[in-house]
Amino acid sequence: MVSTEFLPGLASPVLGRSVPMDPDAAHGLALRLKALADPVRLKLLDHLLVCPSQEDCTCNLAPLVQLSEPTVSHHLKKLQRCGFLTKERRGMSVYYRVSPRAIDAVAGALRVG
Amino acid sequence: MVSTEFLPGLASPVLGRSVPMDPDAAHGLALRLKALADPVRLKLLDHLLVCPSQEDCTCNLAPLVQLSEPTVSHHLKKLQRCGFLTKERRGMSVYYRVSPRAIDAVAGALRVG
DNA sequence: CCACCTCTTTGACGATTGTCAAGGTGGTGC
DNA sequence: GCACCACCTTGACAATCGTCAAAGAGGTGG
Repeated sequence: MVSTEFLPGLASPVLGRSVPMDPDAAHGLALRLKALADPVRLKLLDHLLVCPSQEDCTCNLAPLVQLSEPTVSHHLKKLQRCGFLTKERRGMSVYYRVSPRAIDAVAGALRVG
Repeated sequence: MVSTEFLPGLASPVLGRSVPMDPDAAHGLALRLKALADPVRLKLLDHLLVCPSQEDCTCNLAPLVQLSEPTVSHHLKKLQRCGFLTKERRGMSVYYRVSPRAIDAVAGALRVG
């Protein structure tokens, strides 16, 4: 893990754009793709996107993916650091919510057809 | 690595589609994302997309990313196994070429906005 | 205050990954 | 045949990753 800070925004589309991709763009896109490249994290994102309230807390997410809470917390943090999730504390619970634009930015960077 | 065979095709869009994503879809998409989630492999794909002939061989790609030929061969194999690259032997050289549709399929699976 | 609940951090562990050196395969040309 | 070139495979290594148990941090309610 490079840093605990959020990653900088994804600088416009990058793959196959006539000008060779610069190393920082490759590194940044790779970090984001790595954050998405895990079945558990995909399942968590998918659940948060399809569930009625569009948000959920760790104690509900852990049984959903059948993993311990610390492990789920770790996955959520990874997604959050890339801007794919936001979190909000309300009372005792912490509610996570997807940031669709951050995910679409990655999808857009891959679009090449 | 699960298998030396090609992965099956990506079964239509998967993320945030009102029906919860099934485990196989999550696993399959994660494998493809993992194959893309490396700066070297992104650089290789980008080069093959922007270079005039749209194809190149290992001996040209290795110096491009400043890695040994075996290492580049390993990366190319990983991309090939997910259908992102095709290879074709002509004479002594092996020419690699991008399959844009395979990459777009992943981009489409991520599109969620 | 204390008991309790939710969540995160830390430390450890095995599994996976990216890399290279060494050796093997396949094709070219003398 | 042999020498050579491009490429791939194998085996090893350090680094990273996913996981959990244990302990800490933050908030609720008696």
